[in-house]
Amino acid sequence: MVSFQDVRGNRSPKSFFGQYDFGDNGDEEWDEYFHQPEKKRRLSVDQVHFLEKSFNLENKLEPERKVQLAKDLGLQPRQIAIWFQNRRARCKSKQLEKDFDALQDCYNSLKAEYDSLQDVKDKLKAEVDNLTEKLLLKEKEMGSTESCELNALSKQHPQKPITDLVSEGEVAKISTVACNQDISSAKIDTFDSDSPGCADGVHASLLKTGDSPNVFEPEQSDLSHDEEDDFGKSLLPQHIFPKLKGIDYSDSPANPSNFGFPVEDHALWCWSY
DNA sequence: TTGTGTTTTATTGCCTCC
DNA sequence: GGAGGCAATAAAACACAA
Repeated sequence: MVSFQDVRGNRSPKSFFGQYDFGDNGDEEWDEYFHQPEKKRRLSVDQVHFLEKSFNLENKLEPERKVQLAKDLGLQPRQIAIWFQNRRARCKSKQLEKDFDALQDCYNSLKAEYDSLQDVKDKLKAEVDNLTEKLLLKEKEMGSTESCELNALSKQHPQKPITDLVSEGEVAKISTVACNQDISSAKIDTFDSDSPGCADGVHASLLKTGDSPNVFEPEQSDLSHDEEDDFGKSLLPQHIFPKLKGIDYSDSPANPSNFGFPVEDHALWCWSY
């Protein structure tokens, strides 16, 4: 156990209250000081040091220890108990502050990461829109027979993926009359990036058709597969890309534009204290 | 000197445990 | 039911700028 002698040396008990000046007739003032009714008295620096040492050893106070401390410091056991109680409260609030700071740091870094991903998402979306627009323009210019046939076919068999239709050789059977139909409305629906089927819909399928010199050939696309990868990487901050690659979308709605974060998750950024 | 904000000591009321 | 702990709060003591 800590002995108050260690802290105060061989000073007189009056030195507990070293911050007070008791003047020449110290004894009287000392007496008066101790018998002030209802007056709060601050503990001396030495007393506080001693109590701090004791608190650091054990922040709970058994009755025997309380009495011993009271004797050593010349205080009431009740004062010792109160001091420990208040000290525990201070300790707790400091700890709360620390925890708060740690959580805030965590929040800030997550927020930064989220913002960065949002930025990447916006850039990718802009690129998709841009490419879609180019595609539609070229399509209109060339009026490709194949694309018209595929378009007509997909309207006749909306339940079948176009790749299936192509592989079944049904394209040849289609009347070219269908080409006169308005293609733009179907295409716009098809390429609407907000629609759930955006990622695996006709756009991707058409890119696979391949052997005719039409606008869907990969060579004429602005993005080859490799380029797509590089494009994605170049947009992503270095520290984020490995994480992004590891994201499992299996549990999230088929909306890659959110990178696996449900939209409601932004509520995470709204913790209140 | 004084007004104001912060820290420290002490009280009160409620809760839990034995 | 009493002892002790805790949260909330009061109030004295203290620090400090204007």
